Amino acid sequence: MLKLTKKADYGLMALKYLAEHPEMPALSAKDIADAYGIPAQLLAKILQQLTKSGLLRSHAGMNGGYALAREAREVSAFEVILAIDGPFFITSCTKGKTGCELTPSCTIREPLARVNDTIAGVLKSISIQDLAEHEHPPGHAREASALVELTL
Amino acid sequence: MLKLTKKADYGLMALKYLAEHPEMPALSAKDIADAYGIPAQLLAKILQQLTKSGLLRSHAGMNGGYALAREAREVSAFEVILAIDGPFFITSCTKGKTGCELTPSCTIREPLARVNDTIAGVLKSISIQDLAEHEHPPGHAREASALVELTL
DNA sequence: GAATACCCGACTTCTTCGGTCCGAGTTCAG
DNA sequence: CTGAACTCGGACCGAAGAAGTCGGGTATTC
Repeated sequence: MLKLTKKADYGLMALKYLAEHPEMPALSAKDIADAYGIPAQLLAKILQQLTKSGLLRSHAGMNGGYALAREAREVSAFEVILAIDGPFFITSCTKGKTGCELTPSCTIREPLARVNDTIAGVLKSISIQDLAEHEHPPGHAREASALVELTL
Repeated sequence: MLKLTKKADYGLMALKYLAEHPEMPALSAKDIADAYGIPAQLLAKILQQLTKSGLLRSHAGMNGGYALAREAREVSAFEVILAIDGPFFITSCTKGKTGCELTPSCTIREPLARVNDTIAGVLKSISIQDLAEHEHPPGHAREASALVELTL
């Protein structure tokens, strides 16, 4: 449970890849898919979603492809996941238009909503660039540490 | 995405309900199911899992039912979710026995594993009792705040 | 021994994720 | 201008997992 979809995974990988190759004006879906061994067609769809969400810029035609619309530093993992999987909520019914159909039940929700916010905060604090700079052989932990507060 | 299953929801609700009624020596699955309007049979199965995991104690026969095996304060939301949905991981492949099958790809995983730990930490910091004490009309936020650190 | 309640595995249904296919529009090179 | 290379975007499908149901078995109390 509590896992993000492969699409989101792929999306993050793709953005990371783009961040690692800033010299390229554009990379095609196939390039990225091949680099990671993921189905090209699927990646294509994901990249399309990211484009529609404004995280990527696409360029059709030969030597076309995708490029980051913003600096890698300015794109958070949260945005990516949001663009691909839509708004996420820990709980099944969290304030959907219908609220919780279960009787006066959902007293659970309120505390969990805080947890939800916390997670969102963590994901917002992580940028694509952070993912790309994975070159820290376990030992000297990088200090981009983020402090997150949770108030029940 | 990133949502927990209804089973986990139900489990948390049930434990919360038990925590709110410490005077009762035992509550049947049906009692709890009726209180929240959730399918009794399903809840029963969930409670059984929780019993097997040692979070609840069951007692058969008339006036039997379930009771918390530990103090509500001593049971974390993390344990409940773990007991019901099994170990969760943000990423699809996080260190499964096979590791990540994708080429040398999973560079994403390492940073996300940290996120995973952070979330786990947050959930561990929340007890069933915290859920039961939901009586804080928005205004005077309770200060059971937990500080969680995330180091990329 | 009957009523109540837990125990537990099998089964059905339903949703959604992961993945594929294909047609259409766009851009660039020759 | 024509065609190759590429993106765009919707339709489609199979598999997996979640949600919920059913039925038989066992323990406990009255």
